[in-house]
Amino acid sequence: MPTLTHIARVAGVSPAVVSRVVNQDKTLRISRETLERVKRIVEEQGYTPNRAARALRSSESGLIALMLHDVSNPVYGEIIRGAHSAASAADKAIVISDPSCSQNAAARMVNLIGGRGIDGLILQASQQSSDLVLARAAREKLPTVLLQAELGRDMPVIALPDQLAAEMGTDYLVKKGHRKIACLATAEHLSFTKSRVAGWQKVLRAQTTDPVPDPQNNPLVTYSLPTIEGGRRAAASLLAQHGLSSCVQHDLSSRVQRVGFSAMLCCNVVSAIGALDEILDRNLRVPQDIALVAIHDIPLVASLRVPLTTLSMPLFSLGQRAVEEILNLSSRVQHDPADCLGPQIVTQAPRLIERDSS
Amino acid sequence: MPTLTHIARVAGVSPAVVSRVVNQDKTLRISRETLERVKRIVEEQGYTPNRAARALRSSESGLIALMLHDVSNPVYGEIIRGAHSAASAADKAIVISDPSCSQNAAARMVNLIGGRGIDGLILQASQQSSDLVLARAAREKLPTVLLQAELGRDMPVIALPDQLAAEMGTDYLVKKGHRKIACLATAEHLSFTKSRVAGWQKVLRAQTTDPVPDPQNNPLVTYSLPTIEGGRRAAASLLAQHGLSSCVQHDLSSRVQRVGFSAMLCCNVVSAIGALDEILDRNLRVPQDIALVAIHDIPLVASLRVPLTTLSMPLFSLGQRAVEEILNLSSRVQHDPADCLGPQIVTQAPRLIERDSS
DNA sequence: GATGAATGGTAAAACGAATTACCAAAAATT
DNA sequence: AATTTTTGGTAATTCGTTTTACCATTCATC
Repeated sequence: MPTLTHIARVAGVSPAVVSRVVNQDKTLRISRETLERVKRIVEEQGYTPNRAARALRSSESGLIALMLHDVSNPVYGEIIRGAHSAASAADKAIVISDPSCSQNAAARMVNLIGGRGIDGLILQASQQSSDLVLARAAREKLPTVLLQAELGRDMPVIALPDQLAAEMGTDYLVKKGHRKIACLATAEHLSFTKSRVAGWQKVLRAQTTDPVPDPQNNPLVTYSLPTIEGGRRAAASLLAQHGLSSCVQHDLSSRVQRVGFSAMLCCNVVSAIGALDEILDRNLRVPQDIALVAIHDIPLVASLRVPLTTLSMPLFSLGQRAVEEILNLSSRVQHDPADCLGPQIVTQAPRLIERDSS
Repeated sequence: MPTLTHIARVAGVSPAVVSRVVNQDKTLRISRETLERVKRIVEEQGYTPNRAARALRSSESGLIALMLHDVSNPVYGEIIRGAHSAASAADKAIVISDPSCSQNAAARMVNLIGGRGIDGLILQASQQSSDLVLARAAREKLPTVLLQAELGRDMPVIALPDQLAAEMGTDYLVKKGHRKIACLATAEHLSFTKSRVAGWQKVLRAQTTDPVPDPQNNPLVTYSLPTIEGGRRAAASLLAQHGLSSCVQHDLSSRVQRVGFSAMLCCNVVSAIGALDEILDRNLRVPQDIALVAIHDIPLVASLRVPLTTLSMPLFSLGQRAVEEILNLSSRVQHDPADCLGPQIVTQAPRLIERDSS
């Protein structure tokens, strides 16, 4: 376990020289031979600076925390990959945290922040306990980026082009001839849900002369968890509200008349899978009776009973950009308040992937 | 940003007292009133020990590295959850690394290890570059656990009951009346693939009097990547080798005669999805023409064209056990070589989840 | 009144690197 | 020859904890 001092002794120089050589200090004037000798010995001994000592001295840990709702969700998995990729490029590591698989995850994150164990925090905000984390981060002036979060907080937010995705999906369905389009949304209080519902509503308003009711009590919107079961229940609820009993006879004409909508925009691909299950299980046909478009793309959807048409979102970029923004904030000596307001939308547009469900 | 010294000054005691109070040093004799005062001030000021300083002094970072092939794979995601859960319980954090989304991930891990930035390493070994990482870990005597790895290395290995899962799956198919059962395996050189193939072979040998050829050149075994596309190609190859052209007429009797097997054990659920696609696209029926059983369970498989029968593996436990083993190794002052030999199999048995594909 | 033990702490040395300020000696300039 | 500048470095402080060894008092005991 060689240390700076050890290397210095072997090389016959002072520790300061070794440190400055390793850190490539440009202000260090040194003879070429000494430089080569130090470099060689560092190499020979396989010297690696001790991270704790370096962190203590420079107050930089080289770590960025990434706190997600569910790290095993393949949709969010892409965020991890993006973050990891950008972090690696900047010689940082990612430490993950997931409140869903450990009750004290939030408390531990507060400790990590308080002990300055991380250089930045990327947080997918949720109601539960993330307030404590955010409060501590603010207190410690820790560079923090919120993912797909509510606005109004005094922190940088990186979002996806949520409204655009919803608009593209709805617009696509309208162009396919659909006039009554339901919206299967995710958790109501989350900002990105609002954006997607807004996008759906905007397109509908432009296309139809019928008055579109508020999303608040619009019978064409349902909110559910982004799970298969949640999607299934939400679809069941929509179908029931629009005159379909749970057991439909296979009579096409009556069926089509009784369903109050002919297409559905699913705000999350996982709930879309549940919705598809529910619809097919009721002997309705996709896309003939009900067409489906889902936001987010995962390879698996091509193998479903009806391959889903999706809007692929730049999740990898989201993770990358979040890390880049953390690095950006860290390098700024004084945090410019102007940077902390309003979402920074990942500019890359969603990509429509057309499959059989529409 | 309060420090130990700062708290000590406010409380009118020496830093040593504060440190020993915070760390609950039992050998510290102190008056009740001083104890209360120190505790109160620590609380009031929201003091959290600086992690870097603590790490430097105690040479423990509180971090465990988890290096996986693909963090966004839902199968591996469960490993992350398990690891995170066990780590949180022991007040440790998980830092992830994924060579598949950053070329220099291995190099960065070597640095992390060399700088003693982590207290332990959990590695899903692969051929590529993980040797460098392992070499450095060994050199630094870093507690290391290999996940589902080749044996023979002088390191603790935690595996899954791979052979048992394959046996259960094959046995189940045999009991369903199948006699010719193909095996769709994953990367050939990996230890867990060998275990699964061995399990499959063992059951077949017990059930049939026909000589079962070596897996090396057994026409009933195919190796492929654990991806949808890999599974698709592997299935295509198996079908082709057994007399099926890529475009089969819908003639049941000839079809059944010409296919050399009536069931398939898929060693990975993701490749099973590809295999299912390929089989169905050739107008073969599942399970009537070919039955399918896959190892690993993810919720999505219930929504496929034919819901897959799977063997659910205790991946969460795998992650948990790996972390526990790291903690175990860390607490042992002298590494007992006896612990480092042979795999420690996660004892929890696979669970057969019967769906429509068999 | 001397001795020993308990009480309630403290002093100081690590841990390993980074950084600022400084300094000899040699070389160049005046 | 005297001064300045450059070359090639070094000394010493600091970061915030942990930990070992030690020490004044006070109290009880003989």
